[in-house]
Amino acid sequence: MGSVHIQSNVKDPKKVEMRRAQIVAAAVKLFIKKGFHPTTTREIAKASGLSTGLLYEYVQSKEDILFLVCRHIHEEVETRVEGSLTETGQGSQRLREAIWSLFTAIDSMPDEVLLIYQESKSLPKDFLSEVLGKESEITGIFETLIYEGIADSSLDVDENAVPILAHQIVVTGQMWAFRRWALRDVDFHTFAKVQVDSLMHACGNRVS
Amino acid sequence: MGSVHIQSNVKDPKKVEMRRAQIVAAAVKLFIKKGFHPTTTREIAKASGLSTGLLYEYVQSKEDILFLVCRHIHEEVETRVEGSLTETGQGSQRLREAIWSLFTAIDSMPDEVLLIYQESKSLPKDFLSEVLGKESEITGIFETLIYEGIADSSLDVDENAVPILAHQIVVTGQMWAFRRWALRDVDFHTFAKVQVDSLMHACGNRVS
Amino acid sequence: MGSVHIQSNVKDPKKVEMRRAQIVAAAVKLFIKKGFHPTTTREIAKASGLSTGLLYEYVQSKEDILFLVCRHIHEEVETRVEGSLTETGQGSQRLREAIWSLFTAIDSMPDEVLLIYQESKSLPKDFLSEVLGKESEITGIFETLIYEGIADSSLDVDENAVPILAHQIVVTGQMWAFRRWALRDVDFHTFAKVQVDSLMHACGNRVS
Amino acid sequence: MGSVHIQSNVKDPKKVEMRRAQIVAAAVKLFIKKGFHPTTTREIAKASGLSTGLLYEYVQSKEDILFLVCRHIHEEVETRVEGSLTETGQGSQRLREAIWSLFTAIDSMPDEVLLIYQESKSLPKDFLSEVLGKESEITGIFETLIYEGIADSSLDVDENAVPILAHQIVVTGQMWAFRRWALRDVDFHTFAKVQVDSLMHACGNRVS
DNA sequence: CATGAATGAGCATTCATTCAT
DNA sequence: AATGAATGAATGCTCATTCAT
Repeated sequence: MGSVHIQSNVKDPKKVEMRRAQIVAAAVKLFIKKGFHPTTTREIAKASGLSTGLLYEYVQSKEDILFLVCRHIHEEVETRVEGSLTETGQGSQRLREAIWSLFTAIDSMPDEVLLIYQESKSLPKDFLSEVLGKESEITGIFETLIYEGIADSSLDVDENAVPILAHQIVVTGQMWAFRRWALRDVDFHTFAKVQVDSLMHACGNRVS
Repeated sequence: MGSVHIQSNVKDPKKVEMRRAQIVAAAVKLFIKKGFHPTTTREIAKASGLSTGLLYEYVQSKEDILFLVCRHIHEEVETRVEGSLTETGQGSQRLREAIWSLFTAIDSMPDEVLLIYQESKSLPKDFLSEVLGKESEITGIFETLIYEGIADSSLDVDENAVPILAHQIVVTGQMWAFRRWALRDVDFHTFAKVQVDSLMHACGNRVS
Repeated sequence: MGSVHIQSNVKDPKKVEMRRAQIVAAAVKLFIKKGFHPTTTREIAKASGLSTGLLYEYVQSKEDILFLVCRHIHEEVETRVEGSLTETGQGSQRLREAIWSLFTAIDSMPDEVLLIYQESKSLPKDFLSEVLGKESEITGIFETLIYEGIADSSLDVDENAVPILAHQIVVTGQMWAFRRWALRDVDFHTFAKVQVDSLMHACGNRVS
Repeated sequence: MGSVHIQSNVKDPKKVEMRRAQIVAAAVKLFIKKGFHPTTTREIAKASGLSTGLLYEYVQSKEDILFLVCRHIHEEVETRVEGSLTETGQGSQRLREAIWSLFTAIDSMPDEVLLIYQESKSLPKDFLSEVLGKESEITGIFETLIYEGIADSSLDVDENAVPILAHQIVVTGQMWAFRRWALRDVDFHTFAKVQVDSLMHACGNRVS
């Protein structure tokens, strides 16, 4: 977890953070618009307000940038979901709220979610592992919540199905991003309601 | 639908079909392994057993190849699902069987399914539309089945939810392909059973 | 003179002549429109109504075609000028008529004349020599006429100036072809009259 | 006029000018020797002392180079002719001197003059217009001089004939370049004297 | 830290020519 | 004689990365 560190020639961590924020902001837009490979490092540098050379002071390769971008997106999603987690109440209710916050987060950044799906293949092995790790981490949040629901009897799921259901939750959210072209006529609230109910049902929540 | 035609300088349709089959077979492997952009046309030609020049007698550009590949994969999936469709029996039962055949098809070609997700962005507009159209077509099969189930009262779904559910079915199948890294410990049968039950349930099937 | 022979694999001279006529007709148009290098042999074959392979039965290379084209154009011009030559009358008058027929010929095929100027550089050495030889031959017609005019005292030119004047005549005619873009407002008759008078004057023709 | 600007990725205008001078110098030689199409950008880069990539920092395409070359040649000719223009004296005398300077200029760069004739066809439309515009500009110098000669009565030309004569002057000069193969035995001084006299005569100059 | 000119391997695509049928 | 599929070297151009300043 978090084992990958992107090297920078620049020593001042404040500066590194600031510059990388610029780089990521520019790269996200470009990768979304054109994809990773068709985007050139020159374009990223220009859109970041850096010179070509300076870009390489904060990053060692184009792949580094892709990794920073993926990490940034994941952190955004994770922060949002974790920020919505409540400590009290029934497991089923807390799960329902977490799913809603995941869906809401994805709805606010569908292109970014899609980006990770389409471009993470271009990451070097190490980076990919880390990105998938983060994906697992997010999925893990839901696994935990399901287990907690089982524990307090507000949910009823077969042990085997828990990981599958957790993934199902995450993928269902992502589906809103990568099927947007097909769901243009469906509004988010309808989609979310249908899916959350369905997912909760699948988790054995017979009440709410 | 099917409005896009890939031009070939070679007139004999038999030959075109045969050569393109070679090209697609080679390209699928390479695109899966390295991705579309990192794969060179030389590599495709070589792996197809064609010379660089000859490749371009059967195709006009690298994007053409990607389209041919996507179309081929989609046709494979569609053929399998449509081939499994039965004319008799309750709608719910027929839907269940169709979902199984979709899942089975995807299980036999997960890399190909993933490929479409990751690389269709690189298709020219026209081609992309056609690919998405095929995706809709496949989804449409399930929509139709759900409606038939509603008609014979073996299913019970709110009108609004039908398209969402159809997409949910397809995406759930695809999830088996693009979450394989996370579901390594789950065997296909378990996955399919859990998901099909869940999906059937979401379709209001209270019996089976 | 005429030392260059373009080989053909086909034996029947009638057929060779006929096919080459097709080839030349097609190539002239294409070379005029796109230039020699940008025109492909495939295009020439297609426009000639021959297959790619058959083209190479009547010609050994693309340069061969360019040579046939140049020769054809030159022959056209020469035939016209020689066809207008009269045997009787004063040298000055016969020169004047010959110039007119040259100008008229060029006016009817300006693109072809331009073609030779622009593309003969692409000819292999041997072919270029022959083409330039033909150009000299045409110029020679006018040299001869000037000499005859001097002989019968209808013209008066310094010996040194004769070759220069002959070239001047030919180039002045060609100028109508390759300065057409600038002489769009001048009509042919005006141009020809001004130039013929001027040239005759330069030849010491004080009368006509 | 001068509406075409060749873009460069390099910002420093000094550097651009210097590098382009290298590029033009190399390209002129190569285009003269082999023609535009047979010359490769690699050859130009190498002969310029630049890397392949760097060449494209100063130029956007091979056609750009051809344009730069044509413009450079035209500027050379124009500068020479304009530099020789005197403000005083009779129109006829000033015309005569201008013609001499044109002929002298062409005599010092016959290959370059030929190059424009043979290769300008390969220029994109915009560039071609500009090149022809410059050609008109040069011709215009002589038109003006003829008009001035008419005004001070040192020349006598019919109004209609003025543009034709101006073109005649320029083409006659160019003839020295593109008929060199035929005029090998004539020395420049003889050629120029004969032609200038003839041209002045055609301009109605009865004196000099 | 910062700049941006410089490098050169690499890529998609073309096309004159050949040759099996 | 005729066809047209096949070859593969060659070309214009790009772009991640480096490095002198």
